[in-house]
Amino acid sequence: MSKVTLKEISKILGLSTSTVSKALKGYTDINIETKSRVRELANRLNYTPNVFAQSLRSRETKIIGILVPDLVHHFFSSIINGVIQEAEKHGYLVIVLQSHESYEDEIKQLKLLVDKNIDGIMLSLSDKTVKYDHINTIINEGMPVVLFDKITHLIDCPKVVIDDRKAAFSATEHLIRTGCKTIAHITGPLKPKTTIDRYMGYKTALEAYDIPFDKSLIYTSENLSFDDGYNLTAQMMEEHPTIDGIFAFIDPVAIGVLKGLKEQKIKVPKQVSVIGFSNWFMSKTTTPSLTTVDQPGYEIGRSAFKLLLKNLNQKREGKVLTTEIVEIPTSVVIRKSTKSIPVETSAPV
Amino acid sequence: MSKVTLKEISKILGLSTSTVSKALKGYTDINIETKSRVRELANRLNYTPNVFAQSLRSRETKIIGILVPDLVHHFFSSIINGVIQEAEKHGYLVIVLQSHESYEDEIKQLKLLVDKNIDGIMLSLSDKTVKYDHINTIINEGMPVVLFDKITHLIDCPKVVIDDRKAAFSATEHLIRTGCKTIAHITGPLKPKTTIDRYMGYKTALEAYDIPFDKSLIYTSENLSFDDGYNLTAQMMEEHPTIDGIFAFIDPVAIGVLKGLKEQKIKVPKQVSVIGFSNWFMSKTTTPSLTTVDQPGYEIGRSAFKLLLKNLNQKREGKVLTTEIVEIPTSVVIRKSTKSIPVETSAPV
DNA sequence: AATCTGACCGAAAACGTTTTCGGTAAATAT
DNA sequence: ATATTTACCGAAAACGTTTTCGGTCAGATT
Repeated sequence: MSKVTLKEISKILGLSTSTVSKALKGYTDINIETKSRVRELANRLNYTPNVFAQSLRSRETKIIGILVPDLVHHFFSSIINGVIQEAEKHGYLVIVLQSHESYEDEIKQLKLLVDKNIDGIMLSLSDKTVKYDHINTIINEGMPVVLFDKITHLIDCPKVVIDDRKAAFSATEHLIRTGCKTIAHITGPLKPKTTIDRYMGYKTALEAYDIPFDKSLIYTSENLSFDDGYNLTAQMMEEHPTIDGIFAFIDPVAIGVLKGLKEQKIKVPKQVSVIGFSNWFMSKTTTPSLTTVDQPGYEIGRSAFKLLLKNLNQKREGKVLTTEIVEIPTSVVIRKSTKSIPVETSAPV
Repeated sequence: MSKVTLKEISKILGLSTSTVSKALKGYTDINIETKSRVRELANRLNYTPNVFAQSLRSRETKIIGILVPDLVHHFFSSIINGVIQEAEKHGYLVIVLQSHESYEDEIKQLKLLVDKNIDGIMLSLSDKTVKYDHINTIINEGMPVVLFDKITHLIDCPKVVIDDRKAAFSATEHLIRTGCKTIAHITGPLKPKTTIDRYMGYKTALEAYDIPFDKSLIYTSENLSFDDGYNLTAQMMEEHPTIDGIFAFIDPVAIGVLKGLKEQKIKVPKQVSVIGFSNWFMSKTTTPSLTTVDQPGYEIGRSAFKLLLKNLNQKREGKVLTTEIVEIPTSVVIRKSTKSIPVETSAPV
């Protein structure tokens, strides 16, 4: 029922608690025989140290916190999966919290974590966050923090990112190299930096292949939703009947486009190619299946924890914390919504 | 930098730590004026109690653990979302762990949680778990445990379930009432009880409507995957060309079927109706969108935490723990992969 | 015989909080 | 004047662990 303590073991064995403690921790100034006596009994009584007492002394919990905008997303749950698995390898448990894309919630949840005296925090910023005092304060108070995915360079700490711009470049490039000439881009609300980066990647790809940029080919989805993509399709095709490629900044929008095109009897990819972004689970189940950019959430999570762990150790040894930035490579997952790679195009600049 | 303690406050104010502690907690035997002096200073110094010290005394962490087979699933992440949100309302944080459908992992992760001295555990069993000693032991040692979704009645504790049988009955019934006569069922590996229940629900629905049960109409998907559904479709339609309704035990399989039927140029729902189970996110994005059974993960999570909280309180007051079972209602989400409800059928028995 | 090593163990303090049990002084009641 | 209450505060123990700093005793050295 109630847990065994060092004191109880020591009483039974006629030793002091210090001796018992040291025996269990393998101190060299304990007779090898007493050591085994202690260990044997501890084992038999199923002794596990009281973590509160340990933490009270060591000021460590072996618990870290992760705060994401929204857990119920394939991307974020993949990241958390990576974090949990990597953390477990090193004896850490993970508390999961959500900001629901709210600045106030982000502050609140962060405070909860700090007050719990956990060892470190991993954080993906909410879209609404434009001030970073709450985070810089925490860092200045000595809490190791790692930022991932939704980051800002106004916070000085380790970060894990994907290069959205580069990835969007590749996506657009894929469209170009499979023969698309008039490529529309559906972008999102301008706030998350990722959205802008994807937009920029699209733009630079056009430039690289000497395709003139036409601002009227840029459409905006406010809700990142399936419906947005669906609704925009008619408008796009009416305003620009020559469109033969569409790059949506996020998969659900692309899938909406797929449905919209189907309704208009426009063949994909024969007449119009569609490429998405994020490789949501469902994107391989559509008809045609969706070519998209894979963001390796699991790898991001693992890397983020590794960075945190590094700083956890640095802190314990009183050393200066790292602030390195790790970039996780993305890849274009080629499926059936784009044409198969053709002969040759003019090489990029 | 380093956190303020009661001792420091007491020193500044020329009081004892006990007085400071009591002042902050609103004890009545402290002068109202000293109270406000203490509170004012504590506020100004940003005092937050050291949770380790508190836990060491109170034996409470205000942390609970949740162990699911796999976090990266819409259903489970929805549940966790519900748990986290409900927990937060009551000042609890949530550690998330995964068993990856492995019995050994389940044991291991459970031990991690118990050793961390958290206040309670919420658990969805792995498919491989057939012995329950590891859980019963924990319960007997006084840890409040709540089971949800994948449960067993061999463990005596509160549980949150959906009635898979009833839900599958409704799904099959929907097919029947929209005019289907030859209804196939794709079931899964027999282990998780849910699968069997859905099978039974299918069967009883047929009986209720006087449709003969034909064992050859039962197909099995081993991997719960999109591909399984896709691959089974050809076989089903060849062996039973008269099939006009298919009830798959889980959405991805149903979506695979949708794709398989499309390839065979079979019209959905005109020739064959398809219904899934679980209301995965993508099921509303398919063409046609998938009629399915909604399992309210969020509600399951909330209810499970409420049950746990009840027992947390019971335990604190030394009372006997509840072992009630809460059933969360499901509903059929009618979309485009089944026909619209027709005139009349013979009423169920 | 006196001194010096090791080898082995324990006392005690510390981590920060909470709560019981008095204790003192002032105010009230006898 | 004495006795009793009330209001307010503090000492101390307890939660369980870790670690420093000695301390003892046997055996080895001078």
